Amino acid sequence: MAIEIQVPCDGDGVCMRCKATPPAEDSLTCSTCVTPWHVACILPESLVSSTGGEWQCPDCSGDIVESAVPVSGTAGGAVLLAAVRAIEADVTLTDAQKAKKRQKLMSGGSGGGVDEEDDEKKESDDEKICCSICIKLPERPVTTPCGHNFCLKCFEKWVAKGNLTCMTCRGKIPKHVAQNPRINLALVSAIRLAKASNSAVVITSAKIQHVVRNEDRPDKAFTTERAKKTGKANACSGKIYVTIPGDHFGPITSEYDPTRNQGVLVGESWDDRQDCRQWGAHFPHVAGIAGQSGFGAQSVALSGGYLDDEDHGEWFLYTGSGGRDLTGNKRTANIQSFDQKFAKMNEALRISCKMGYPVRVVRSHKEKRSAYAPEKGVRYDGVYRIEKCWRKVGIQGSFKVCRYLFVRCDNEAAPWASDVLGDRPRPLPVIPELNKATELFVRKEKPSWDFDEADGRWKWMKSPPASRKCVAALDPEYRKIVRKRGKNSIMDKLRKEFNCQICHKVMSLPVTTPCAHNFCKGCLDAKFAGVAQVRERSRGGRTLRTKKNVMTCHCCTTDLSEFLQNPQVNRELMEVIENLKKKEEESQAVDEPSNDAAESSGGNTEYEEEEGEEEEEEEEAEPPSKKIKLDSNCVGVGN
DNA sequence: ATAAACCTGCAT
DNA sequence: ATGCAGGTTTAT
Repeated sequence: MAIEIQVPCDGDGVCMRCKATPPAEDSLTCSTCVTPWHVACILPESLVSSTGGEWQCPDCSGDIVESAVPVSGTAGGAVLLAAVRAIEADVTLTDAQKAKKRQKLMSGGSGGGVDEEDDEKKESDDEKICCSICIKLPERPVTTPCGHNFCLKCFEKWVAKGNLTCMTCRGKIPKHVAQNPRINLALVSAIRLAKASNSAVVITSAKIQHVVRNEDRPDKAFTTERAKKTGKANACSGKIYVTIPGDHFGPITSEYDPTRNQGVLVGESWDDRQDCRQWGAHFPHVAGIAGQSGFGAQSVALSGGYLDDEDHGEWFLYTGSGGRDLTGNKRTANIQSFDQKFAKMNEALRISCKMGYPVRVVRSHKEKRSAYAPEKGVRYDGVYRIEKCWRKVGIQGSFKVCRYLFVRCDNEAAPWASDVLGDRPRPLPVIPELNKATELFVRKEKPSWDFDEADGRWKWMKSPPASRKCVAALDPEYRKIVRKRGKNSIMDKLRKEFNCQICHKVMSLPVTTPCAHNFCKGCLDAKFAGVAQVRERSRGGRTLRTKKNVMTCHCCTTDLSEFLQNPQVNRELMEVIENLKKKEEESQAVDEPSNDAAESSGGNTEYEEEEGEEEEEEEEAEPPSKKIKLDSNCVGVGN
């Protein structure tokens, strides 16, 4: 079996056997495939086939049967074979790259397999991981102990043929691995990420809606050069101070207030709607309702826009939006000009009613007809729930308007109330106009935000809807929070999907165990450092048979002693992780040009464990076929 | 593209 | 005192 495969020079003229670059006089060019060879590295019997100045290389001469596969251009199958060998012999290529080049060659690509450096640059993330059997992204990936990844199906086919060596590196595949391959779940995530990575990253950065970065905005209302002429009238909003996303429901608590660490308290007031917006109580600059149809409404403003509104402080009747001509200013008379429907913002309010979400309420001094309105400016009055909604004909015309009954449900007392305590659940007021109402809607399900008798306070009884937006307040202060608890950040994905279960950091040099768990190589080495493969036992004076030490996987009961003799880094997985880290760093650099420079240098994979609260128990995906003891008390997980 | 419970200076 | 103009953001 010790036949030496003869190899030619590569595309740079370097002999692939001795790695020297032979001068022209020491090289021979094959008359058939025009490949140069290093004379000193050609076996004498191969040199003999030289006939009258015409020399054929070992691949083209003699007993090699011409391949039936036609290759683009003039060369025949021998060239193909030589090219394949050249690819195989190229130590600068990864296995994936080799496979890719092979594939390209076979499918009649650009010919000579060696001079395709340009290919590497083009190689994008989704091609980093590939099953070297089918040369595609692995479907249900399994990882061999030698650190190579295959489709489960391809792997099974491979071992079914009796192969017990790795298709890529010829490393040994232990019998139990061959019989019992495991899906590598981290790699599944990696593949999903790789598939989505380009677009996903674009989406994340595109979500930063502000043209001017928040930290560049002035503390007071920001004005463009042109808008400065008219001052605040034409001002766009200033810096956003709170770290809530635009669709945050409920009170703004201190954790969202990095500048003051107190949150937005009931009774806080601002000069105008722009200032109010800067503190997140009510984001829209103009509109009365903040919300998204199909999601819910987060806040409303009472500004006296609709004559139908009726304010009783702890409860009020609100009118939906639409149907009025708002051109010009508020002094312009504008009456209802068409029917309102439960659509857009009005539908958003109806969803908040249905779900029992808390809706923040701000009152403006412009609400002249209310005893509860502030004298000046805009004031945050706490959260209310919408208990019912309906439609009726508006009092100022013959058009229908949407109507909402808001009832206060805040843990802080209202600004006008002399109570110290916040609201208690109260009976709903009697609404005379309800007998003229159509399309009455009353919440049937349990409200998401409700009074907890045991606790004596209002709180989320169901988890609040997850935000679909990102936060405007992207200042450095905030980014630290995002980095720690962000739901969509690349880093979050890294931490969640590629966490080493031993050190709880993003894996470096990941190795995949035969049970398909992934750890840092260092962590695994350290865990079993000093644990000998075998243990000497002695009783009395005599030594007993040595006993094999069981080295159990950190995550399951699989014995890793055999694997640990030579654990191999899963390079493809590593590349995905490294790539994500790089992207994360890039996005940091874009957001924050200089600040982070020092921080990122020291390998920024330290992500302390969270404060436990979240769904941290990423269920460990135990290999199903491993005998799991089904204790009666470890069955029900249902969530 | 446009509506939306804004805001202010300026022209009349 | 009143009307207008126009910049502004978010959702659709």
